[in-house]
Amino acid sequence: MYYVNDKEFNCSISVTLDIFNDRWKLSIIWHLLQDNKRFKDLHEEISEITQKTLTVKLKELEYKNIINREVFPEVPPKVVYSLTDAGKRLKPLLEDMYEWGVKYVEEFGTITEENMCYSEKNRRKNK
Amino acid sequence: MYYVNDKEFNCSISVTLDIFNDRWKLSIIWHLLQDNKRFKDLHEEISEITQKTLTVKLKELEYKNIINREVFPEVPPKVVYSLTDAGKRLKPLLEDMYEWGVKYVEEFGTITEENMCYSEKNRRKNK
DNA sequence: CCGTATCCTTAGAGATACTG
DNA sequence: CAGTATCTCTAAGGATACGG
Repeated sequence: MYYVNDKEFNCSISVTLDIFNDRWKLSIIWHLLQDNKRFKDLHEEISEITQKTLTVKLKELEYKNIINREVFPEVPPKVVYSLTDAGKRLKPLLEDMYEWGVKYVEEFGTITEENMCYSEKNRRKNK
Repeated sequence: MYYVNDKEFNCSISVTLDIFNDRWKLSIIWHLLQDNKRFKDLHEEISEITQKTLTVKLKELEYKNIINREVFPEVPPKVVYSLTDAGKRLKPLLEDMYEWGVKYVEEFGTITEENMCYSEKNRRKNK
């Protein structure tokens, strides 16, 4: 049995699945892997998320030691989010997710080049 | 832009995240990676899931071409679920999740050997 | 054994307005 | 800029009973 933050798990993978069982957290990590980001930047890049939900998810990730939150005492305020070591260790996992998605679309989807996100275009160029 | 099952995505990873953004699907895949399973077996092994939710999630996975459903015309009925090629390609991803969980628990959790799930005990032995 | 059919509860998430 | 504070709503999931 594993105990993490007062929760019980009987398998290591359950720990991971429990942390990332919502719609947003892995998406946030994906963007932070690219670079440290301000709240505003994340909000723009993950455009479908609301400000409130982003706030909640960032707090959860901070509480679980996956991201750092650094406040700069300026006016207007500046807050920068970055990955902890545990967060950085998610990189291979997310790259697997990316690669799996590429193959899945090849097999079951269709592609048009327009409106592709920035990082996606870069990835396709580097192939 | 990618189109899969009438949905739009601007990045390959969004496709993956969208499919697995619930609490159960990856857990089901994890168990099917070990072996093909009957409905009853999955229900026992993923003990916290309700019968209804398991039914729904299996249907979704079948619709998305990630698992196969094979019905044996017997009485009582027998239905066996297995992974498609797309499903099997999730193996490295899930093993990354497992490994990430191991490290995460080492860093932030505590462990007791009791009540560990079967596959977990095997994995620890083979180390 | 392998599901459906209902009914119900709740957390996640949206919309909008407001503050240090 | 980076959040709170409410208020509302929906859909995922739970509980239970029934059916081929």
